[in-house]
Amino acid sequence: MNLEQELKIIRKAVDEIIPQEDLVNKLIHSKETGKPLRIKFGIDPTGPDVHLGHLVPIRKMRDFQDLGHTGVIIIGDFTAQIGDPTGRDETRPPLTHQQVLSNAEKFMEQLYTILKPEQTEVRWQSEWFDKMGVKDIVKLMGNFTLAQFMAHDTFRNRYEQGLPLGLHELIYPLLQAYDSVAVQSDVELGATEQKFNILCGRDMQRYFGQEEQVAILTSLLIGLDGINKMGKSLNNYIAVFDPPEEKFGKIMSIPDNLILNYYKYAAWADEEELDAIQKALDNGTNPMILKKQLAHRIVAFFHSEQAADEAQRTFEKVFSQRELPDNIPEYNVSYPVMRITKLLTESGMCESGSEAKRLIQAGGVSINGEKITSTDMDIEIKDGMVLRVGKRKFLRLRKQ
RNA sequence: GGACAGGUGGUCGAGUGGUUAAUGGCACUGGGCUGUAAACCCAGCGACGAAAGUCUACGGAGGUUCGAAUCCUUCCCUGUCCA
Repeated sequence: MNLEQELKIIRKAVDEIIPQEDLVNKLIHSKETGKPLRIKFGIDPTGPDVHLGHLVPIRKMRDFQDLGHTGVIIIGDFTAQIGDPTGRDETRPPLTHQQVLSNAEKFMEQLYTILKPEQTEVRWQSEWFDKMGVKDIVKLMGNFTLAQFMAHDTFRNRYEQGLPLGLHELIYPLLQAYDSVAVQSDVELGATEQKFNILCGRDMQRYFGQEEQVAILTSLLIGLDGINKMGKSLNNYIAVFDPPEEKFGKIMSIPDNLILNYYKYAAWADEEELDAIQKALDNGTNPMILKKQLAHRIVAFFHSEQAADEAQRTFEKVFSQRELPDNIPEYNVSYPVMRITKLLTESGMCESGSEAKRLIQAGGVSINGEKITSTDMDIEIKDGMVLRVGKRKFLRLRKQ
């Protein structure tokens, strides 16, 4: 493969490459010496869930692996254990080493749905930071100035708006920057919001006499709400661990104007495909059809063709034809007669009795297709009864 | 260290002694219409209870009062300005 072709792959679905020349030089050098480039990406193991937003840069890492380079995943166990108290009201409790370990393990398992394990190097931040003392940290800090940080939007905005800005937050970019030194990174991947941190990495490497890494910034994947970036805190994400039906449904619920965006960043469609989709949209094709194809494709990627077919069938059954899905979870009821509110809470369909009541009053609860109209109804349990809450929660009751 | 301004439910933001579980917006949930899209309409939005009702909540802890998110004391936290 020639350089042009490689660059085409690398540039696909990428927002910005800083600086372009360095990348070209590194690629040429790597070709000449036969030494693979080291492609860094840092993860924050605060929780075990990986969502599609995380996978945008990971996918890029895979592209590099396909070109023979090495992916270096940095697990931010050091920073995770300090605990980031950014949310003012509740200080996030620092994670224990054990938690970080188990999170990281689950995380990697999910990343390997995309990455090639034999070309992936997993490194822990604590490998180098545990050895460092205050002296070393202060030294790192001395390489940067306040003005540099205030030039950064996030910091400046918060400062200007009179919002609290913890000093430790200023140190995080430095730690991330030093990671690049520690693993001798050639390229660091990240979402556009990581621009500052990744560029700090370049400065840091320069101070340590290393060749500077190239920043490759991928676009943020917009969440299901169509407004904010996909993220855990807003609960607008599609997780790798979501079951096929769930993924399918979530994709169907994205706003129409996100279709192209998802094809590009969540389904990794190439230029030609994107053009075709754009054309279809312009021609007035029902966006629903394109969304179904998108959903099918994404589910097939993570599970299988077959799972995608099934998810689609379930979707059409439940939402288009308003019938029951094929697979309904079952629940063993231990009493012959139960009050409806009790049944809803005991079975886990509702969080609290109040919620159950609300849903009933709103007309969102039915048994075998019959709406429950009263909150104090006693239900005589019959084996195989189907309890439905809202549009998408079903439960088949089993009598013991 | 000093002066000042603040801390209210997922969020923003009213409320400054008594129908205040706390106006309103956003978010969210359910229903209607649909394509689990958008827009729109209706309803809900602390917990327990079949209900009456009870409990818990306005940064933390005390206090005044028949009664406090509202007044007082103290502590914690945030911001602004001065040094």
